[in-house]
Amino acid sequence: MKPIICTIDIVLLTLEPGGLKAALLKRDHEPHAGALALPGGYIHELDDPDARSAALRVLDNKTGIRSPYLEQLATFSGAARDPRGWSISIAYYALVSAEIIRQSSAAGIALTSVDALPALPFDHRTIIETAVARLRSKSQYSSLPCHLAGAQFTLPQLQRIYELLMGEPLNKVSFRRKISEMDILEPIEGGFETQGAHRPAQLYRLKQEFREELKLLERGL
Amino acid sequence: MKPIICTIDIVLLTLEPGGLKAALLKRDHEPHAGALALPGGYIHELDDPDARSAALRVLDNKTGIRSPYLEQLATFSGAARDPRGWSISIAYYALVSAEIIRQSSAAGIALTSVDALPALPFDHRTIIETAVARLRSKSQYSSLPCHLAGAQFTLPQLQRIYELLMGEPLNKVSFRRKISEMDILEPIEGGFETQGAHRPAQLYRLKQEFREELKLLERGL
DNA sequence: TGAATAGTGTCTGTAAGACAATATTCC
DNA sequence: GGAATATTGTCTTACAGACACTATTCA
Repeated sequence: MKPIICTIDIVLLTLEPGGLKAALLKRDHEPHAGALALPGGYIHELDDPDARSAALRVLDNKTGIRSPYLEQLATFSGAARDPRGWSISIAYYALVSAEIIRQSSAAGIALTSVDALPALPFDHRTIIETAVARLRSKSQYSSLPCHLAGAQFTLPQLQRIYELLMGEPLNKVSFRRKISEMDILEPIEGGFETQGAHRPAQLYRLKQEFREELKLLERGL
Repeated sequence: MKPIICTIDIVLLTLEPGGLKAALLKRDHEPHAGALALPGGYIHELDDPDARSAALRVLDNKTGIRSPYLEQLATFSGAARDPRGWSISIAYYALVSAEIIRQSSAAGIALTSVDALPALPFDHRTIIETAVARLRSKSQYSSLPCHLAGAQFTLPQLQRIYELLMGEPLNKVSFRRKISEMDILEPIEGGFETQGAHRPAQLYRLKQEFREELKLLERGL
């Protein structure tokens, strides 16, 4: 009997002025060669100690991105999703700042608005939609959105990110209270960002211990 | 090259007076034949349209349980977890009432307290701990615990379930306010349960539309 | 000085928790 | 009636959101 096809797919998300984007790449091989699709690939039994390592390898190979926030999303499987046969895709999602994408080595990254996805091969649309739903859901009560913000950022910038993900304006005082009680940020000494004729904003960075782990809030927002 | 081993494991959870229990079965085959382990099995490419169907088939075959609340947990993988080779286990968790377990056809179900797990083969301890953490986490802000409560139950019973999962006493008035605003229960006309010399409690059941889907709360508890 | 946004203090309304009163059963 | 638990009403407290005031920059 044909063995089950075991693959990894990565939903690489970033935030641009226009909104949330997913990275798509032109497929090199059949099936669907030439079509835009999620970065993905086979699990290499000899190189990959586990699926997470495979995900990091695939992401690095396809985009040159090395240490993103990366989390397992879900596993998509079945006889119907791939014409080659019964297949498993262990899907991960990665969050990076727009800056990281710009610096990435891959020339062919197509950043596509997640609200206007083109037709995609396999069940990649479902996978992206699942990732976006997960991100939006976790934005309600965790530090997850910080990973879209880059190495340093101001509180107003961070609030705009949360607002974009949650789809509603947030109260400034409440937002700052929450972020403050999460205790995930540290101010950058003497770091300020001026964006025009007004008071400059303090720059912050994620505390080391929250670069990989999330902080969850008891009560959301 | 040897193909990747593709399996399903089920964390079947139920609530007994002593606390939260996971169902373990004696393994029929090597490796670890005779040891207690999670119900699991290979994906059958010919019989199973997808992993969820495989999970339902495995659970039914091993325990006779047919339509539990079932949700994908995570996928565990790697070269090291199974002596036979590089393996994938797509893990699901199922929640059923103690009554369902009692009625199940399988004779050999060992209900083991999740707080005192024995040594287990593979990474089954990790899988169970992940499932329990997921259940406890989702108990904070969803209708998930209702699936441990059986076909009909009183509000005091449901509150005790939530309290057991969350590990803290809950305010009665708040709990009822929350459950009421979730709007997931319907009273059973004329259904009351008396448990002694006191006022009997109204019996409720989950509304049909929440038997498979969860209801999430904006603000937890 | 005025415009613009950052950051903070304070008030108010809402919602969660404490307390307690009432309801219903069995003995 | 008394004990026990269910159910509901109400008060208090804590927290989220509204509002507004101060801070700092550039033109």
